[in-house]
Amino acid sequence: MTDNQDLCQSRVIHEEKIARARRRALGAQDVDCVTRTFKAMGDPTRLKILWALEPGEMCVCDIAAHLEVTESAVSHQLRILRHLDLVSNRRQGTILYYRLNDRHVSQLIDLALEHVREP
Amino acid sequence: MTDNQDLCQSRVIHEEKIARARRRALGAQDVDCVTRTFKAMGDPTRLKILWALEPGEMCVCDIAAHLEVTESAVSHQLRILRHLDLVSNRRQGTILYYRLNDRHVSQLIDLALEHVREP
DNA sequence: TGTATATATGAACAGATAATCATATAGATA
DNA sequence: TATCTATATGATTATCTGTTCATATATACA
Repeated sequence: MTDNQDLCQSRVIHEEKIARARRRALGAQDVDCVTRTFKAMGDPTRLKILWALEPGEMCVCDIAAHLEVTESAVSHQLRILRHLDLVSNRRQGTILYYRLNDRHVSQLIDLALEHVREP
Repeated sequence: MTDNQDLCQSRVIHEEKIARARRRALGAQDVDCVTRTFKAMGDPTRLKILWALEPGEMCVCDIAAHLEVTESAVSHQLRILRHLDLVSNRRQGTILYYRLNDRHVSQLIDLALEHVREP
Protein backbone atom coordinates (compact mmCIF):
# COMPACT_ATOMS: atom_id res chain seq x y z
CA MET A 1 0.00 0.00 0.00
CA THR A 2 3.01 2.26 -0.48
CA ASP A 3 3.15 4.72 -3.33
CA ASN A 4 6.43 3.45 -4.70
CA GLN A 5 4.88 2.37 -7.94
CA ASP A 6 3.17 5.66 -8.54
CA LEU A 7 6.24 7.80 -8.11
CA CYS A 8 8.38 6.15 -10.75
CA GLN A 9 7.89 4.14 -13.88
CA SER A 10 10.44 1.62 -12.55
CA ARG A 11 9.31 -1.82 -11.55
CA VAL A 12 10.18 -2.43 -7.93
CA ILE A 13 12.17 -5.56 -7.36
CA HIS A 14 13.16 -5.46 -3.70
CA GLU A 15 10.58 -3.51 -1.79
CA GLU A 16 12.21 -4.06 1.57
CA LYS A 17 15.52 -2.61 0.36
CA ILE A 18 13.77 0.43 -0.97
CA ALA A 19 11.88 0.82 2.29
CA ARG A 20 15.11 0.59 4.26
CA ALA A 21 16.78 3.15 1.99
CA ARG A 22 13.81 5.47 2.45
CA ARG A 23 13.95 5.20 6.22
CA ARG A 24 17.57 6.19 6.45
CA ALA A 25 17.58 8.68 3.57
CA LEU A 26 19.34 11.97 4.24
CA GLY A 27 17.23 15.08 4.59
CA ALA A 28 17.24 17.63 1.79
CA GLN A 29 19.33 20.05 3.81
CA ASP A 30 21.96 17.45 4.65
CA VAL A 31 22.20 16.45 1.01
CA ASP A 32 22.51 20.05 -0.04
CA CYS A 33 25.18 20.97 2.50
CA VAL A 34 27.22 17.82 2.03
CA THR A 35 27.19 18.02 -1.76
CA ARG A 36 28.17 21.68 -1.64
CA THR A 37 31.09 20.76 0.59
CA PHE A 38 32.27 17.90 -1.59
CA LYS A 39 31.76 19.95 -4.74
CA ALA A 40 33.87 22.72 -3.23
CA MET A 41 36.66 20.25 -2.51
CA GLY A 42 36.27 18.76 -5.98
CA ASP A 43 37.90 21.65 -7.81
CA PRO A 44 41.70 21.54 -8.27
CA THR A 45 42.25 25.19 -7.38
CA ARG A 46 40.17 24.99 -4.22
CA LEU A 47 41.66 21.65 -3.16
CA LYS A 48 45.18 23.06 -3.56
CA ILE A 49 44.22 26.11 -1.53
CA LEU A 50 42.88 23.95 1.31
CA TRP A 51 45.92 21.70 1.23
CA ALA A 52 48.26 24.69 1.27
CA LEU A 53 46.52 26.09 4.35
CA GLU A 54 46.87 22.88 6.32
CA PRO A 55 50.18 23.76 8.00
CA GLY A 56 49.06 27.32 8.73
CA GLU A 57 47.56 30.55 7.52
CA MET A 58 48.52 32.27 4.27
CA CYS A 59 47.52 35.54 2.64
CA VAL A 60 45.72 35.76 -0.68
CA CYS A 61 48.76 36.93 -2.56
CA ASP A 62 50.97 34.11 -1.27
CA ILE A 63 48.35 31.55 -2.23
CA ALA A 64 48.15 33.05 -5.70
CA ALA A 65 51.92 32.99 -6.08
CA HIS A 66 52.10 29.41 -4.83
CA LEU A 67 49.37 28.17 -7.17
CA GLU A 68 50.44 30.39 -10.06
CA VAL A 69 46.97 31.75 -10.64
CA THR A 70 45.65 35.30 -10.45
CA GLU A 71 44.71 36.78 -7.09
CA SER A 72 41.25 37.40 -8.43
CA ALA A 73 40.72 33.72 -9.13
CA VAL A 74 41.98 32.86 -5.65
CA SER A 75 39.73 35.46 -4.08
CA HIS A 76 36.66 34.09 -5.86
CA GLN A 77 37.44 30.59 -4.67
CA LEU A 78 38.18 31.74 -1.13
CA ARG A 79 34.77 33.33 -1.00
CA ILE A 80 33.17 29.99 -1.85
CA LEU A 81 35.25 28.21 0.78
CA ARG A 82 34.42 30.92 3.31
CA HIS A 83 30.69 30.66 2.74
CA LEU A 84 30.91 26.92 3.35
CA ASP A 85 32.82 27.52 6.59
CA LEU A 86 35.78 25.61 5.24
CA VAL A 87 38.13 28.55 5.80
CA SER A 88 38.10 31.75 7.79
CA ASN A 89 40.38 34.78 7.89
CA ARG A 90 41.86 37.48 10.05
CA ARG A 91 42.91 40.91 8.90
CA GLN A 92 46.24 42.48 9.73
CA GLY A 93 46.43 45.88 8.13
CA THR A 94 45.61 45.44 4.46
CA ILE A 95 46.52 41.80 4.48
CA LEU A 96 43.98 39.02 5.02
CA TYR A 97 45.32 35.76 6.39
CA TYR A 98 43.23 32.70 5.59
CA ARG A 99 43.23 29.48 7.57
CA LEU A 100 41.33 26.19 7.66
CA ASN A 101 38.23 26.51 9.75
CA ASP A 102 38.20 23.14 11.50
CA ARG A 103 39.90 19.79 11.60
CA HIS A 104 37.37 18.15 9.28
CA VAL A 105 38.87 19.66 6.18
CA SER A 106 42.26 18.01 6.42
CA GLN A 107 40.66 14.80 7.66
CA LEU A 108 38.51 14.70 4.55
CA ILE A 109 41.47 15.24 2.26
CA ASP A 110 43.55 12.65 4.11
CA LEU A 111 40.76 10.09 3.78
CA ALA A 112 40.32 10.78 0.08
CA LEU A 113 44.07 10.47 -0.45
CA GLU A 114 44.04 7.18 1.39
CA HIS A 115 41.26 6.00 -0.90
CA VAL A 116 42.86 6.97 -4.19
CA ARG A 117 46.30 5.70 -3.19
CA GLU A 118 44.90 2.30 -2.31
CA PRO A 119 46.30 -0.50 -4.50
CA MET B 1 67.28 32.93 -6.81
CA THR B 2 63.94 31.20 -6.98
CA ASP B 3 61.65 31.65 -9.93
CA ASN B 4 58.63 32.63 -7.86
CA GLN B 5 58.57 36.11 -9.29
CA ASP B 6 58.83 34.94 -12.86
CA LEU B 7 55.94 32.52 -12.72
CA CYS B 8 53.31 34.90 -11.49
CA GLN B 9 52.69 38.59 -11.55
CA SER B 10 51.94 38.47 -7.83
CA ARG B 11 54.31 40.09 -5.41
CA VAL B 12 55.57 37.54 -2.94
CA ILE B 13 55.05 38.54 0.64
CA HIS B 14 56.03 35.49 2.66
CA GLU B 15 58.60 33.53 0.72
CA GLU B 16 59.05 30.91 3.43
CA LYS B 17 55.35 30.10 3.50
CA ILE B 18 55.32 29.69 -0.24
CA ALA B 19 58.41 27.50 -0.07
CA ARG B 20 56.78 25.32 2.57
CA ALA B 21 53.60 25.05 0.54
CA ARG B 22 55.66 24.05 -2.50
CA ARG B 23 57.53 21.37 -0.61
CA ARG B 24 54.38 19.65 0.59
CA ALA B 25 52.27 20.29 -2.53
CA LEU B 26 50.29 17.32 -3.81
CA GLY B 27 51.39 15.72 -7.06
CA ALA B 28 49.31 16.28 -10.16
CA GLN B 29 47.95 12.75 -10.05
CA ASP B 30 46.89 13.01 -6.42
CA VAL B 31 45.13 16.30 -7.11
CA ASP B 32 43.41 14.80 -10.12
CA CYS B 33 42.23 11.65 -8.37
CA VAL B 34 41.14 13.38 -5.19
CA THR B 35 39.23 16.10 -6.98
CA ARG B 36 37.50 13.53 -9.19
CA THR B 37 36.47 11.66 -6.08
CA PHE B 38 35.16 14.73 -4.28
CA LYS B 39 33.45 15.95 -7.43
CA ALA B 40 31.74 12.61 -7.81
CA MET B 41 30.45 12.82 -4.25
CA GLY B 42 29.43 16.43 -4.81
CA ASP B 43 26.41 15.61 -6.95
CA PRO B 44 23.09 15.01 -5.14
CA THR B 45 22.12 11.99 -7.21
CA ARG B 46 25.47 10.29 -6.73
CA LEU B 47 25.65 11.14 -3.04
CA LYS B 48 22.20 9.65 -2.50
CA ILE B 49 23.20 6.53 -4.39
CA LEU B 50 26.29 6.07 -2.23
CA TRP B 51 24.34 6.71 0.95
CA ALA B 52 21.66 4.23 -0.09
CA LEU B 53 24.28 1.54 -0.68
CA GLU B 54 25.82 1.95 2.74
CA PRO B 55 23.72 -0.74 4.46
CA GLY B 56 24.08 -3.18 1.56
CA GLU B 57 23.87 -3.83 -2.13
CA MET B 58 20.98 -2.71 -4.34
CA CYS B 59 20.14 -3.22 -8.02
CA VAL B 60 19.89 -0.39 -10.51
CA CYS B 61 16.15 -0.52 -10.68
CA ASP B 62 15.71 -0.34 -6.90
CA ILE B 63 18.04 2.64 -6.71
CA ALA B 64 16.07 4.36 -9.44
CA ALA B 65 12.78 3.67 -7.67
CA HIS B 66 14.19 4.87 -4.36
CA LEU B 67 15.58 8.10 -5.79
CA GLU B 68 12.67 8.64 -8.15
CA VAL B 69 14.87 9.18 -11.17
CA THR B 70 15.14 7.21 -14.41
CA GLU B 71 17.23 4.06 -14.55
CA SER B 72 19.24 5.61 -17.34
CA ALA B 73 20.26 8.50 -15.14
CA VAL B 74 21.21 6.09 -12.36
CA SER B 75 23.19 3.94 -14.76
CA HIS B 76 25.15 6.93 -16.04
CA GLN B 77 26.02 7.95 -12.49
CA LEU B 78 26.91 4.41 -11.47
CA ARG B 79 29.37 4.25 -14.33
CA ILE B 80 31.12 7.33 -13.00
CA LEU B 81 31.20 5.90 -9.47
CA ARG B 82 32.44 2.57 -10.82
CA HIS B 83 35.30 4.14 -12.75
CA LEU B 84 36.41 5.91 -9.58
CA ASP B 85 36.31 2.61 -7.66
CA LEU B 86 33.69 4.00 -5.33
CA VAL B 87 31.28 1.17 -6.10
CA SER B 88 31.46 -2.27 -7.65
CA ASN B 89 28.85 -4.77 -8.73
CA ARG B 90 28.02 -8.44 -9.06
CA ARG B 91 25.70 -9.93 -11.61
CA GLN B 92 22.98 -12.41 -10.75
CA GLY B 93 21.15 -13.32 -13.91
CA THR B 94 20.11 -10.12 -15.60
CA ILE B 95 20.27 -8.14 -12.41
CA LEU B 96 23.34 -6.17 -11.36
CA TYR B 97 23.78 -5.57 -7.65
CA TYR B 98 25.88 -2.55 -6.76
CA ARG B 99 27.72 -2.06 -3.48
CA LEU B 100 30.18 0.38 -1.93
CA ASN B 101 33.70 -0.56 -2.81
CA ASP B 102 35.49 0.18 0.44
CA ARG B 103 34.99 1.67 3.86
CA HIS B 104 36.37 5.09 2.80
CA VAL B 105 33.17 6.09 1.08
CA SER B 106 30.93 6.03 4.13
CA GLN B 107 33.71 7.46 6.27
CA LEU B 108 33.94 10.43 3.92
CA ILE B 109 30.21 11.03 4.02
CA ASP B 110 30.10 10.68 7.80
CA LEU B 111 32.91 13.21 8.18
CA ALA B 112 31.23 15.67 5.83
CA LEU B 113 27.96 15.27 7.72
CA GLU B 114 29.77 15.91 10.97
CA HIS B 115 31.22 19.07 9.47
CA VAL B 116 27.99 20.53 8.11
CA ARG B 117 26.00 19.64 11.23
CA GLU B 118 28.49 21.42 13.45
CA PRO B 119 27.01 24.44 15.27
C1' DT C 1 43.10 64.37 2.17
C1' DG C 2 45.16 61.91 -1.51
C1' DT C 3 47.53 57.87 -3.05
C1' DA C 4 49.10 53.17 -2.82
C1' DT C 5 48.34 48.40 -1.61
C1' DA C 6 45.66 44.11 -0.76
C1' DT C 7 41.66 42.06 -1.61
C1' DA C 8 36.73 41.70 -3.14
C1' DT C 9 33.21 41.69 -6.49
C1' DG C 10 30.33 41.92 -10.88
C1' DA C 11 29.74 40.76 -15.70
C1' DA C 12 30.79 37.89 -19.38
C1' DC C 13 32.40 33.99 -21.76
C1' DA C 14 34.19 29.27 -22.49
C1' DG C 15 34.16 24.78 -20.93
C1' DA C 16 32.15 21.11 -18.05
C1' DT C 17 28.17 18.38 -16.62
C1' DA C 18 23.72 15.85 -15.66
C1' DA C 19 19.39 14.57 -17.40
C1' DT C 20 16.84 12.86 -21.38
C1' DC C 21 15.80 10.15 -25.30
C1' DA C 22 16.89 6.69 -28.39
C1' DT C 23 19.34 2.71 -29.09
C1' DA C 24 22.44 -1.19 -27.94
C1' DT C 25 23.90 -5.21 -25.26
C1' DA C 26 23.83 -9.26 -22.28
C1' DG C 27 21.73 -12.88 -19.86
C1' DA C 28 17.26 -15.58 -19.26
C1' DT C 29 13.44 -18.01 -21.00
C1' DA C 30 10.29 -19.97 -24.31
C1' DT D 1 16.61 -19.02 -32.29
C1' DA D 2 13.53 -15.41 -30.96
C1' DT D 3 12.19 -12.59 -27.44
C1' DC D 4 12.05 -10.43 -23.01
C1' DT D 5 14.24 -8.07 -19.19
C1' DA D 6 17.78 -5.36 -16.83
C1' DT D 7 21.18 -2.38 -17.69
C1' DA D 8 24.56 0.31 -20.55
C1' DT D 9 25.77 3.79 -23.72
C1' DG D 10 25.88 7.68 -27.26
C1' DA D 11 24.16 12.12 -28.67
C1' DT D 12 21.90 16.21 -27.48
C1' DT D 13 20.75 20.04 -24.71
C1' DA D 14 20.08 23.12 -20.84
C1' DT D 15 22.40 24.37 -16.90
C1' DC D 16 26.23 25.15 -14.06
C1' DT D 17 31.02 26.60 -13.10
C1' DG D 18 35.70 28.77 -13.13
C1' DT D 19 38.47 32.14 -15.05
C1' DT D 20 39.28 36.70 -16.80
C1' DC D 21 38.92 41.58 -17.00
C1' DA D 22 37.35 45.71 -15.15
C1' DT D 23 36.10 47.99 -11.19
C1' DA D 24 35.19 48.68 -6.23
C1' DT D 25 36.40 48.70 -1.30
C1' DA D 26 39.23 49.01 2.72
C1' DT D 27 43.30 49.96 5.22
C1' DA D 28 47.89 52.29 5.50
C1' DC D 29 50.74 56.01 4.86
C1' DA D 30 52.44 60.41 3.15
